[in-house]
Amino acid sequence: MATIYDVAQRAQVSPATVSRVLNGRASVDPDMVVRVQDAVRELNYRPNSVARNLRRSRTTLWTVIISDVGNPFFTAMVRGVEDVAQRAGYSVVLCNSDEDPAKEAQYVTAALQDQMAGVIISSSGHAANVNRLIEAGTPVVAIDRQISGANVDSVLVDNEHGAHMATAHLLERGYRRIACITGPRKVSTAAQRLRGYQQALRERGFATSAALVRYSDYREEGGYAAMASLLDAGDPPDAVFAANNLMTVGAVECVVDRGIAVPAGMGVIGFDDIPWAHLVRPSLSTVSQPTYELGRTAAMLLAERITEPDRPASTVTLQTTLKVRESSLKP
Amino acid sequence: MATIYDVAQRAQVSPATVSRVLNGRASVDPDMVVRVQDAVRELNYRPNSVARNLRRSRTTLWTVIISDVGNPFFTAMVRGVEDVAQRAGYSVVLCNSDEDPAKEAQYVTAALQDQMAGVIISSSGHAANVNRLIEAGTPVVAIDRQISGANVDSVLVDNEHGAHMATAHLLERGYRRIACITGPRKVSTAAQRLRGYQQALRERGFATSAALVRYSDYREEGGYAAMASLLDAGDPPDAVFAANNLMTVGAVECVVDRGIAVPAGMGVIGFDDIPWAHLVRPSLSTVSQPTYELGRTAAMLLAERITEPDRPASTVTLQTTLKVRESSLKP
DNA sequence: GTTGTGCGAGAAATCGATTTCCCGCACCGT
DNA sequence: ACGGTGCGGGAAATCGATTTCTCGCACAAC
Repeated sequence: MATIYDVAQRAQVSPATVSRVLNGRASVDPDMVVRVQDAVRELNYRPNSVARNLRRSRTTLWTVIISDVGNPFFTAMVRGVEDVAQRAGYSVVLCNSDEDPAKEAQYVTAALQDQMAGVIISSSGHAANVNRLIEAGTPVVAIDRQISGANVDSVLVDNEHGAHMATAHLLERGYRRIACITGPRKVSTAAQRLRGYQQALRERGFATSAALVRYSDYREEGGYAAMASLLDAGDPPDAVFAANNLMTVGAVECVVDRGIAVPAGMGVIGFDDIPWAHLVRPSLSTVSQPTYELGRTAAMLLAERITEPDRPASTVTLQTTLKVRESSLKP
Repeated sequence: MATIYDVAQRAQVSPATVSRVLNGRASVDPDMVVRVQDAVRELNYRPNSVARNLRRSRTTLWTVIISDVGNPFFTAMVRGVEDVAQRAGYSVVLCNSDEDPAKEAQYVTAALQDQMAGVIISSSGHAANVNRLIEAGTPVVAIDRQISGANVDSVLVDNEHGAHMATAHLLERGYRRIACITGPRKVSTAAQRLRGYQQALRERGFATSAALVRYSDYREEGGYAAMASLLDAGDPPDAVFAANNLMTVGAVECVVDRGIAVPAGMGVIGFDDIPWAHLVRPSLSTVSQPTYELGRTAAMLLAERITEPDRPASTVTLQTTLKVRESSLKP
């Protein structure tokens, strides 16, 4: 691989001038510009970005920390991030935390060592990791999940409102004993969606009961197990609100396995879509999130923060949409 | 951020010794080792990996180039890659080529400039990109798609055999006019799956006809359009084999929109699963691929090639499984 | 006792770009 | 004509680690 010195030699100029030409920083004799450009072309020269990064002490990489690449919610989000990143000249390093704060901490350490230009994180709950980044001056954006105790740009959806809509919808359709399968206790979205569910019940004069709530893990198997536990308890529910897409699928599988009809015997509604929700029978009612937009917005926020590190942190909240399909329509 | 010089100063040794201690390269006085370790802890020192990478002229990053993060096939694969990469101390940079050779070339250029430790690529067809990497000495593994004209480690599935099984199965179930929706002409998997389909027909004495073949784009919309085109042509098929998961979904949607019953009016089988294939009604018959394993294998191959750059290229072919569900069962 | 051998550790070179610093030349004003 | 100003461009410092080179000391062998 040719270096900047090779180019300089061939163009009969100094390396400094080659650098100036390539970065268009200062005015250079047009004659030399041509000589340099010719030499670059002839040698097929590409600057070594590692060396550049060292000197500039920043890279053109973003770290995106999510909990599960297998979840289409996150991949749609990542696609949004990527599209913006690429246009702005950044590449994206994808990291799976599996909801494990230790793994998350590892990736944060790596981001620091590697001098990542920025981090977009869907945090598993601990503010400490994010604060390390902020202290080191690394631009950060929280996506999907709020981080209490950290002053950071955030892109969220209105989880309470979405959960409220879903629960209210089930009540309106005549379901009376509505359960909620929510996510891990430490995760902000789990708490918010649970709260939206509880508020909807209370507002309409229904009691909330811990017996109808399960904390699970945002995974398909977790949803299945939580549903099974609800069905096995005395006085089972007649409908369920599951706080994410994979748990909804798990819950439905469990219900089907038990031979209970959806939506007649059990109403089901989930937070966040699954792909091909309309092909599933019965088709799944969901609270739909603007996933791609979530990623795009976070990426734009990050790009802005990189160029203007000192502006105050802002929070963008996007809205959800209720998608009523068959699984929540009590006959 | 503390540097190696700060550590050296505090431990009263030279930077060279600090480096030796941290990398365990040579024997160092145990006394000094302790002093260095203490200093590292006290200063919370983390080596700057950009500087290290420059000196060593290699990084700990892998580039994974796929055509679509939105496709669960690729994300499952990526998960396999990631799990191995992380264990081996590498991070993964995910790149979407969108089947566009130009975008792919861009990412290859970036991989070269950034001195990526290795590349795993599901190529959109042109060998030129891969050859640039090989010439530069960057370890490469081709995944999912073969690259003719490049001598490179590859992890593939037996596409012909899978397509053959699918087609033979449709014939056995009594379908007689079987169409094939395959992928882009330049993509190896598209050609191979088409060939498997054709062979199965010929072996059983059926004619193959260009009128029953559509080349599409491996996307949902493409599958829909191709199916529509097949239905609109004179003498429509009574069954269809779609060469990937998303096109299968598109094809089914089209069939449903036209009010044709699956599997009575139209048998459907697809290559590669979609998640929750069993929840879709009718549930989709598929040729199932070991996606996660595909990724794992490619990653292990890459790791091996990095440590042993000179060993001959090997090709691993994994097998597919026929998953018969409802969509291909002619009553 | 002297020369040879080996090893531990510091000084300095190195990776390849960017950026600062400074010099020399041209042009302008007085 | 001479001093001041501006600017283009080269030399060298710089980023922070690794690695080579070299030196000095200790111990062994003859």
